[in-house]
Amino acid sequence: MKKSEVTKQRILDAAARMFRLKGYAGTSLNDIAELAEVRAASIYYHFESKDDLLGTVLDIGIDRISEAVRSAVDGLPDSATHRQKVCMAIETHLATLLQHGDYTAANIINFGLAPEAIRARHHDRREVYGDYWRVLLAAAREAGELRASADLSLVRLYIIGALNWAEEWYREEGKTIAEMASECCTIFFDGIAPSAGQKATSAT
Amino acid sequence: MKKSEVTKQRILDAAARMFRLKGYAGTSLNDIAELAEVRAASIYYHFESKDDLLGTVLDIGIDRISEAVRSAVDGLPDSATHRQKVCMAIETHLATLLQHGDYTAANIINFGLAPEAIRARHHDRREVYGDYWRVLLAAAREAGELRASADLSLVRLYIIGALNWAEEWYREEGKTIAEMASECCTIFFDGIAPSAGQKATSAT
Amino acid sequence: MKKSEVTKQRILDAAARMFRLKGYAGTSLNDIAELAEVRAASIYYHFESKDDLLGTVLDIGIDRISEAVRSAVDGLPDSATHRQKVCMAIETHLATLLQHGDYTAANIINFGLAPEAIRARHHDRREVYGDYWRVLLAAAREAGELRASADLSLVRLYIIGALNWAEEWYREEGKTIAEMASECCTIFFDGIAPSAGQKATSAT
Amino acid sequence: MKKSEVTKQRILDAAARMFRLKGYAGTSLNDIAELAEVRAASIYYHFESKDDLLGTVLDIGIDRISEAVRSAVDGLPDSATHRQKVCMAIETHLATLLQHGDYTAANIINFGLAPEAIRARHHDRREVYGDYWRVLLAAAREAGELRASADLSLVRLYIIGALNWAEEWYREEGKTIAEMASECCTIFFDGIAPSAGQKATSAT
DNA sequence: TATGAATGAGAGTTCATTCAT
DNA sequence: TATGAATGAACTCTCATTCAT
Repeated sequence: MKKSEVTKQRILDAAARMFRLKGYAGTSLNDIAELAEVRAASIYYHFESKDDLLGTVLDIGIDRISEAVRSAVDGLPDSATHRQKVCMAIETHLATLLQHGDYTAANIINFGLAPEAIRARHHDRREVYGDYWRVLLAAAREAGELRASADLSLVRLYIIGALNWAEEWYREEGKTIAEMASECCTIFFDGIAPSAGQKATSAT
Repeated sequence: MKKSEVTKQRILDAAARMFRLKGYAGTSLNDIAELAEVRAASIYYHFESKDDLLGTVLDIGIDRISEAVRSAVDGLPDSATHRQKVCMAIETHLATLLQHGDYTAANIINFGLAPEAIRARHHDRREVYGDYWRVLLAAAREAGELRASADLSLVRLYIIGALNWAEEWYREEGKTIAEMASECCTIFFDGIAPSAGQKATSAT
Repeated sequence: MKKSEVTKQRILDAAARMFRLKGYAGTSLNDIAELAEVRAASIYYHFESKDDLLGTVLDIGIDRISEAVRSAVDGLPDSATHRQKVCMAIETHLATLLQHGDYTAANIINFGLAPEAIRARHHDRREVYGDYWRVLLAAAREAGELRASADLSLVRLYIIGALNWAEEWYREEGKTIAEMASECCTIFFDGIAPSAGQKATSAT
Repeated sequence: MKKSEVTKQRILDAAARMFRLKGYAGTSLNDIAELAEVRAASIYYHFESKDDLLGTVLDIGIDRISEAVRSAVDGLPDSATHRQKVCMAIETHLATLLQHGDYTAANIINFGLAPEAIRARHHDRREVYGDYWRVLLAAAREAGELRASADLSLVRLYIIGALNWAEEWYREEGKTIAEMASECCTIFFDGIAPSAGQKATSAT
């Protein structure tokens, strides 16, 4: 029973990686089997179908990032500001996506093109993660740490979009993930326009 | 000769739409042929291969958004500020992507998973569009309209990411594209933190 | 009308060469069209079908070798022996096949695998050439220049086979065609066993 | 494991027969599948490609005739003359080709037109069989059983050609293979010219 | 006289899936 | 628990052929 679990895990890991690298439609069960060092037929002992595999990978992808973000934010001291919380969420989302994040990356890449049945099955989990961000941002606004006029839905979607896109361009040689996350926070919270102080200075 | 061009265009349009909806690997030539109202074999009279079709769609996708953004920005009066220029670029990018934007959307969705040969062929065009944004932002900073400390590469990538992600969530029922673009500008330029004035007020 | 003939000839030449190089089934009309510098559709102005092309090439192949052999033998002086005639036939058959012999070579290579309809249409011409050899050999025997016990049918088939196989192995670097033909005559007429004289000598 | 081998053999036999009858390019995998009583897709469980199938058939074709000839010659008593050995080789080559010789016949028919990759892969095996004949003839000459002046390369090629061509014309109704082989030996060793004795006689 | 445009049929090949073992 | 063997369906692509021009 233990052995079975190990094999299943290997197949799942292989699937996540291949789905990330070549996309769902572009990945064959043989690709996965090869990487997992089993025969393609064996996959059917552990999973019902290729769709099922995708569904499972997508679920894990969201669960993983969701839990990571949640526990990172929860780990902050009570004295943390809401901005600190949001920034921690940003950093953790980014880190989870870019480091050993086959499941999460596979999720982001493949959700949009997944077969309808899989999307439906997976939809709720996605909502839950979205809700977590909604609450996070709403609390920040309530505490006066966010501009009252901000459309929180758009804020959330733009932040998530900015972060998810990193999967497309991130290369390890440049800035660290922490630096990129920090810069992201500054941009989203303070904007890229010169600050009042700066403006004054440069105007002088 | 005119007839041929019309058919070729129909095939290309169909390919762009299908690649957007189902992804490159998930789209069969029959899907495209059906939508274009030709037989699958006829596609080969106009294109060398499915790969060739993808390459052409990707190229057009970038060309289209690139030209749209460029001419929109160029259309601004000389008196326009750099912020207005960037905001115009944001709005046009978003509008091109979300309205009749099969080519552009197909580009965004499929570039990451495209066969290596096609990516290579397409790479330069992408760079050119990226360069346009680089120049746009650099000019803004030089004019003192952007915080000197901002990492322009990251700013660019976060903005583009935020916009491209809209393809995933945009539904026509909500805010207009112009409103979404305007909000995006405000967020990126002024940030979501309460402004000095607001802060003072709420602090009082 | 002259121009048409020229084009038709170009197509035919191209067909003969391609059928020789890649075989009938392995040659596409496009291969032929390309070599003939026309479009594939144009072939149908001059020929009814690919089969028709093959039939024509096969016919010409036999006609060409048949006429060449015939006129070479006829060109011999009246004083020529039958052995000289057969040898001339051998040399001419070999030369026709190996030099600019696309039609003849195409014939040899493709007759065996040609569609039944084409074989039937072509069959008689082949027989005529075979008959020429039959007569040639029969006359030789009648004149006492061939062993009476020889099975002329087998002799003919073995000679033709030996010569036709040259298409498979002949390379220009080695012996000349004339030398190869001469050796062939010696082998078939005198055999490879040591002659009486030689034998005697070596026995001594 | 046994079952697989049986199926593979059936596919191979079917391929050899079809390649012999219709040539490589003229044979479809469906033709082979039908004859082998499997589905076309199943062929790919046992072989990598149609090319692979051809390569295997060609290899077997040479191996089969090579082994047959070798063991037939080796089976002769020590007292056998070289002429007897060569004649045994001739008879065995002919018999292998004409009786149940799908593999060997397929080899002869298709080698010349096979895809370059397959020819390259197969080339060495062919050489080995050619070498066997080279040695056989060289030994005969050394022993004084062959005219010293004979070009052994040409002798070999003419003999092989004469025999291989039999595939094109042989019909079961005529002479037996043994008779045909015997006649072939006589022709090649003693020639078709009247012998000295005969000549004298007939001249009288 | 020749071809641009299109296509039906069929090619080789891949792939998700099944099932007996 | 895993796989060898097989296959139906579908895929990309090629090809001989047609027909209006």
